[in-house]
Amino acid sequence: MGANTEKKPSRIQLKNRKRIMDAALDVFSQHGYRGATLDQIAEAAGMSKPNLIYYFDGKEAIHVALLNALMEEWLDPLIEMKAEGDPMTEILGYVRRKMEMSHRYPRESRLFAGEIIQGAPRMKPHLERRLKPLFDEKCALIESWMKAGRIARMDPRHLILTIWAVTQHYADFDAQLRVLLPEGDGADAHVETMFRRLLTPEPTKR
Amino acid sequence: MGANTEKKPSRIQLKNRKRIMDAALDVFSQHGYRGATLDQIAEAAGMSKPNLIYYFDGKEAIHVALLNALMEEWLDPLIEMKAEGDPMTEILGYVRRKMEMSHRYPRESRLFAGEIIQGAPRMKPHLERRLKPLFDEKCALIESWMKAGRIARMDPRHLILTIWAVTQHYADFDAQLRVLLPEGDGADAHVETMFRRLLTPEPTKR
DNA sequence: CCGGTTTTTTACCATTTGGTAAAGGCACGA
DNA sequence: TCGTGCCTTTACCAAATGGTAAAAAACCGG
Repeated sequence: MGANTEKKPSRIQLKNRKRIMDAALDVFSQHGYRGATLDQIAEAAGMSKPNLIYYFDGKEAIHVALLNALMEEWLDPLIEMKAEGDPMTEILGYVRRKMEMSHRYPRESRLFAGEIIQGAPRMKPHLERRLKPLFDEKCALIESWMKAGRIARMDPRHLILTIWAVTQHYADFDAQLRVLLPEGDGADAHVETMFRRLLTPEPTKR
Repeated sequence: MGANTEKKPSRIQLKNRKRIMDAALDVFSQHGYRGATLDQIAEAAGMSKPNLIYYFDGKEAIHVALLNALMEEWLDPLIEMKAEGDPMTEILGYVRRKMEMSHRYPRESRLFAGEIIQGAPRMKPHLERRLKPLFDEKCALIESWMKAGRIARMDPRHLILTIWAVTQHYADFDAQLRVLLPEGDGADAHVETMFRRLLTPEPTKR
């Protein structure tokens, strides 16, 4: 019997599934879905290939499991941006959390990037069902802040996209960064300053 | 004899190599290096697999040829940013050219992104030899503009990286965009406005 | 239209790949 | 101690993959 039927997963199952997913994250994030092989994943996980198949129904199932886990984690920082707080603080806080995530989970970031670049074949449903509603909700929130004059006016959708663009870039293009900025960086400070300037309302003319 | 010895390439050679590279661009940009297969490329190019090998020495040779061609094209917009012009105009012109490129050559953009995400295994030399010097040169130029007070002060390296981040994002994350912005966009206008605000020097306090 | 050269096709091949079958191991309660 | 249910390994397999050999076809200047 497979391991994916809905029974209580044993301790060892949990442990091994985690081990597999961690190994798979390495391999998929580095080579993409098609470029990754079960043998690579098996070796990275320190177990035999048929053993992988014992825990997951196949290559695609592993990938899907990764994407599912990823999406939940990925939305968190945006969910945390709350209407109650000070707009500038909330948005900059979101930016900071997103940057932190890029640093802490570069593999996840690359996995996501790879999937989207390839046209999101396995993730489009997630995007539509989970990301889109959240995106719309937070756009509305930002818009209300703008209408209240508490931050500079702009298209909130493109504001969020720009935040994603910058934070993704610093995670995914690490190889390029290491060539261009051998010293390390100052990226976080730059990004925060940039968005602060961008969001500061211009003083009303008089 | 292979086709890569340095003789005059015949008309038909030029034509077929172009055909192959175009097909390979499709496939590599969608599946990454490892995920792409010669059969796919051959079919996309409308010729047999051994015929590919007749024109290129193998899978890797095709990929390398693509990356070489890409890098030249890719640097153009940045090269065009000249010291003689008005700083704001020059930088915004660069941003516009880069955005235009993202729209016109999405496959190239994705190919590049994929290669960098995978650690730039085949492109690091290019980055070091061609991109890095140009990057440093243009950073110095921007810095001189900033020191002259003609645009706002910031780390020029991160300014350029931010421009890349945003322009790449709009090309590479198209699948996500189509979910979140079903209407199309306003991306170009937003990006221009954003960088204009960012670069406008604050009025000197008095 | 001929002879040599370039290009294309056909027939293969060794390796890799995702996946299966089935036999062992292993823990653990009765 | 023995079974019983979970886990792991060994031995495979068919298809796909990158690539080759060599014959056949197309091209082209004379």
